[in-house]
Amino acid sequence: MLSLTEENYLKAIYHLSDGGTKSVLTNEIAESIQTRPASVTDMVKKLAVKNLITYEKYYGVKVTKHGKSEALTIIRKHRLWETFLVEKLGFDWGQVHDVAEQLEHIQSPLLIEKLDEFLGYPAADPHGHPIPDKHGKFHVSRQIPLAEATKKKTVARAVKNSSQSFLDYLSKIGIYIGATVQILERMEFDGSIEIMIDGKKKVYISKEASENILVTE
Amino acid sequence: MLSLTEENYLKAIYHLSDGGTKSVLTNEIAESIQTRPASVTDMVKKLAVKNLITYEKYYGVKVTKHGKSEALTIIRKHRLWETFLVEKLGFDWGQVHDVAEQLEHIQSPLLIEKLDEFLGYPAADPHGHPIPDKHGKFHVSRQIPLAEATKKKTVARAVKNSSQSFLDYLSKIGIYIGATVQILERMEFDGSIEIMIDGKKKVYISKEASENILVTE
DNA sequence: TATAAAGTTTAGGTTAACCTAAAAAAATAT
DNA sequence: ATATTTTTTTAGGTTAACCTAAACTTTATA
Repeated sequence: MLSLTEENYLKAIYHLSDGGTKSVLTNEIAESIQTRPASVTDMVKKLAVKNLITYEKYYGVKVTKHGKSEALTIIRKHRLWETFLVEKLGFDWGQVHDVAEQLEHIQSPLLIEKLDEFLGYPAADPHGHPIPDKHGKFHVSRQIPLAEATKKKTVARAVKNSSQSFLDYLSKIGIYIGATVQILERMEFDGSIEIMIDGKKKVYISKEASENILVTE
Repeated sequence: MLSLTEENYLKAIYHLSDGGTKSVLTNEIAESIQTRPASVTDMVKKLAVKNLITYEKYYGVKVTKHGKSEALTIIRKHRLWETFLVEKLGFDWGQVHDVAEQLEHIQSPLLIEKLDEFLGYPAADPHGHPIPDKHGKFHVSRQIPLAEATKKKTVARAVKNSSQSFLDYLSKIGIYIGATVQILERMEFDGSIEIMIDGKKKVYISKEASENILVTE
């Protein structure tokens, strides 16, 4: 588990690297988190040992896959909390940042999932910044019926038909908003599909059902 | 401002002292926060310098007025967050403690006031522990029948008549334990009243019903 | 390409919060 | 009242995260 300080460094590095694309220099980090370059060097070594970044002396750091995923979790938490503060508690826009900066470090995966649900799975925070889902994915892509999806992993985002009976059916088979859904096989004769839910449960669903579940990549 | 650790010590001492009435020994503190007596001695000196407790070598500590007020703020935050987790996010009672333990250290007076408002100024958390108000006062105020309340906002606390039919009736019109209930108008001719529930729903209820709903201010 | 400037790292020090082991004080038992 | 046990404190050490100052690399300039 990461310390509060490690989380702050990682988040800063992730942002400075434009989402993990560029490498980031010591002085940039020092300035962005208001600390001294010597302190950055210390911390950067620690993060490299933990495999969150790669560090090449004098040439800066890059975030690893693992580091990116950790950074996205922190960003997700930050943006969900900002959304909560504005939408539920009636904070003004300008007041939320410092508080969200604290709240983003609360350690409880359950809390974040519940908060996400409570907020209705928002795609963006009050500033319009996209909120990564629990798998670290941004949802820029528009929603399509599961029936039209490829065999790549998708995430259930909404339902077309929101009748109680359909929702009951979905919860019975284990699909919920936010679940990972991957098509395994399509049946020629009736258009039904076999899917994998959250990487662990296989079920068959009818063509009709698959047309009423909206997913994003 | 207090560090996270100082807050935890202070809260533990406050609880062990039964709300500031008894003095507390080093070993009790050490056990309650799972640390070593030597560490407690260190911290206790620090807290004494900050005037949160008085410390007499070998004879334990007492919380000062200032310390009590700080402790109550932390307890207030803890209980408000627990209430939030259960009532709004649907946590089970047993799941909330560890998370609230983290959330209680978030520094933002505004956040706590807004949260309190959002929750409808609860007098007790889901365990029934009283929540101090922002001045550190507990509201022991006794329950009175809604029929006898003023036009100030009140909170439904209990029912006199707990027949199934009455409970069904209450849930049908939107009253539940913890709901904010405010009398808008009293009808002279039959004693029925118009009330506002949770600040958004207006309904009329009979005199008899209003005599069976117990509220606190 | 040598030299200066800018950026980075290393070396060594500080503070908060912990620890262990030994010393000291208080409480208890003989 | 003295000896033993329990409790508490002191002394000194560790770790994470910071710092300054000096040394070293890389980059820019003459």
